[in-house]
Amino acid sequence: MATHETTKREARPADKREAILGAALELFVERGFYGTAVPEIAERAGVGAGTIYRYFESKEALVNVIYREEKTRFGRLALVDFPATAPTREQFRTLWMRMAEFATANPKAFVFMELHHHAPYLDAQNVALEAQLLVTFTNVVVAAQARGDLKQGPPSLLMGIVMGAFVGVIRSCVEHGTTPEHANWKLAEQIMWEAIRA
Amino acid sequence: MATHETTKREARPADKREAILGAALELFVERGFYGTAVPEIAERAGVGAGTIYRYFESKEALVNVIYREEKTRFGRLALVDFPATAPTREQFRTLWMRMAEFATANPKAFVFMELHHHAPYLDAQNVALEAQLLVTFTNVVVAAQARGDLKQGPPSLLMGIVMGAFVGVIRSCVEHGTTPEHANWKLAEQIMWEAIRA
Amino acid sequence: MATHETTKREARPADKREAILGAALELFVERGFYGTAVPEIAERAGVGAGTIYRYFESKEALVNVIYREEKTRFGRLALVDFPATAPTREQFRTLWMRMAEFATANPKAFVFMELHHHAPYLDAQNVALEAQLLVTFTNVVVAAQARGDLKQGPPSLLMGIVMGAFVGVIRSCVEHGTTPEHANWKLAEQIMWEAIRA
Amino acid sequence: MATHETTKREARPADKREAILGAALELFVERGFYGTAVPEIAERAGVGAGTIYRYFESKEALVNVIYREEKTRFGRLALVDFPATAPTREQFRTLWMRMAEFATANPKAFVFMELHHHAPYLDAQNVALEAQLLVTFTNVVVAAQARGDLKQGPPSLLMGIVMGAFVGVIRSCVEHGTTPEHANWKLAEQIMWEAIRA
DNA sequence: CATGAATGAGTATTCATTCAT
DNA sequence: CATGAATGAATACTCATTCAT
Repeated sequence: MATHETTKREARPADKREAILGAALELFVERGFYGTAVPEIAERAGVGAGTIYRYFESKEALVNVIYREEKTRFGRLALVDFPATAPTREQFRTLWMRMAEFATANPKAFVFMELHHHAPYLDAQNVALEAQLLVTFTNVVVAAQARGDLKQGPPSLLMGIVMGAFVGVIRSCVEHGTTPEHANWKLAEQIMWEAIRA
Repeated sequence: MATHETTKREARPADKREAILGAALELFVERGFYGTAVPEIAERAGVGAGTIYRYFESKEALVNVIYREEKTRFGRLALVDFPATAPTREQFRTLWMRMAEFATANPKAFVFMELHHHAPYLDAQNVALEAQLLVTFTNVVVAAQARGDLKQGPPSLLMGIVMGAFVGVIRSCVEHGTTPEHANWKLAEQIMWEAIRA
Repeated sequence: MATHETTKREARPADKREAILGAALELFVERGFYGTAVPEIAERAGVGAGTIYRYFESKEALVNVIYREEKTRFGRLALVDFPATAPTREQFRTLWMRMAEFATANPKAFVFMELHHHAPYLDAQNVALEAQLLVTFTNVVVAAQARGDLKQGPPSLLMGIVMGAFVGVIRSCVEHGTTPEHANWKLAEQIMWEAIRA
Repeated sequence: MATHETTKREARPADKREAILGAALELFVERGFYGTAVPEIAERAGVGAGTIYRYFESKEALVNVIYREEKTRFGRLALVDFPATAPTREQFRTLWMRMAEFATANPKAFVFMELHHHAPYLDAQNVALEAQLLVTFTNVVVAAQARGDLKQGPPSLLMGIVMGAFVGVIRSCVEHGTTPEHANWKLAEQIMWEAIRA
């Protein structure tokens, strides 16, 4: 790090923040929020314990930043250029496969979001973010029901079933220690489409 | 409590052990394992903090007893007199509605099991119990696939989808602050059957 | 402590609270509030660190309890049956010698009160207590001035001079490592009376 | 500071060392030694936190330098060209009013010295400096007593009373949020002379 | 020289567990 | 048996100090 060219991973300032976020994400998934000690996060991130407090106000602030960043990333990926006028079948496939793409690339981030969905330490901004995303998804479902493409019934029920099944796919892979494969995602998509189609 | 009436505040828990188990179950669901203090459990159970250690070796032992008892109760309810020779359609309905019955009657116990599925403090016996139940369910699926009644594909995938969807139903209710209704369970059952049928 | 008569110092519950208060008083005088670590207080009091929090909500609460109790004790001793109608000369002697009595018997308590007079962590109740005592003393001064017995000038100035001189007596003793003697208190009283008499 | 203008925010402190000393003096008075963080001093001084350690070995060294410099300044002002052969009345007036001058011009420095009189982190040199000044003052008192101009009694007692009263004047002003006025200093001087004169 | 990001030892406080009653 | 006061190890967080730039 003395020579002016050797840019190592550890040397760039932004990397410390990222290292902390990454280590915390992993540990929160493995042991939960209260089960993870801040010095553990520091150790896994390869920084001093005090350094965490240069980047985040508190342990709560840290978990909220992670949630916010991942949720935003997820929402953006799922909804950017959403084919609002396409047939329901295609809309469903698009959403499902985009979610699959995110979950496959960031399995821990996905599990993290699931686990912290309703944690008491989520701040108001994150609660609002969560609610907003839910509304967006629900609107898609309602519109599709109005077109007669989906089964009738409470939209929240349909949403719960589909999202639950999606999480179930990931879980079944995690329990087998494997990464979800594309083929499985496509099969699951087919299955769930037949579940909800009118 | 010194008076001869012996009418306690609590709905007559069979004994202190039950009171502790009930209080701990509730608190672990509300605040998580690490988020719950042992004296809190004692207070809600209406016993002294030290008393908990007469019935359970440690906080970890306590959470494992709860998991074991609830999982066993659930497995028994779901599988007793399982109609092994009935048509797959009926088998599925039976399993789903029995699970629904359990989850509706013991929502906290069900959520508790979901939350602690892969907790690092679950002991080996519980991990084995979990695995055994999984095998039992999987066998049912494999047999049904062999009969050509269910879609092909990894049994664990089908299982994950169905169990995930089931949890999703509960979640959608919890998020609306309602109890899952029978009608919704039946609708969901219909939906998921169409998902997995061949 | 098993026999029902051997009442030892450490055995009585109230003693722990007193031990903590005493140890904290000493340490706050020796090293200041921020310079004293809670475990140090615990060690000198002969209790576990956690025990302090069974008796006091926080380190701040502890310092406020000490201040409140000592100030109240001081105020009571100084003002009980105050000879409101006696000649000013006697009133002054009474106050001075009562204060001297308190300061001689509780030198650390007195120094403690001096040091924490305007500490930022004193709570509102203590600020009010302090103000009330000040008003009481000031009223005595004003009345004596009105009778023409004391020099004219701002009452707060007279009060400041007298109280400052009183503290100065204690300091001069503390610096010599001695306890203020009765003879010195009487001499100082005579000196300060001649200072303020009309 | 690279530009040729060199007009800084601060009232042109001779240099960074002075800025640090001034900021530290203020903060130590406001919040105490342990209550003041080194980076706070740096910020108020308008320098980097690390810079403080180029001028002072440690926080303790810093507080000792302040004490030493202020005490020396005070002693010099009070004692330079002291009228050793003048009448006691004039000697007292001279000392008192010089002290008043210092305290009025440097109220924070004066309060600082009072607060740190017996701080455990004062080094040996400062303890000696303090003792030396005390001896010097005491010699003046002893000589005056020998001339029969002051009351008999322990010199340290007389000194304590006078110095205590002096501090009391400042306190009474501080508590009223005012600066000590010249008239009050003269009145107080008169009062204290009558206190100690034979 | 000056800086401030980084550090880790140290702080107040909590909580699982014990044990005298 | 049941209790809850007492404990001290562990936690989140702060801050004096260092050192690469």
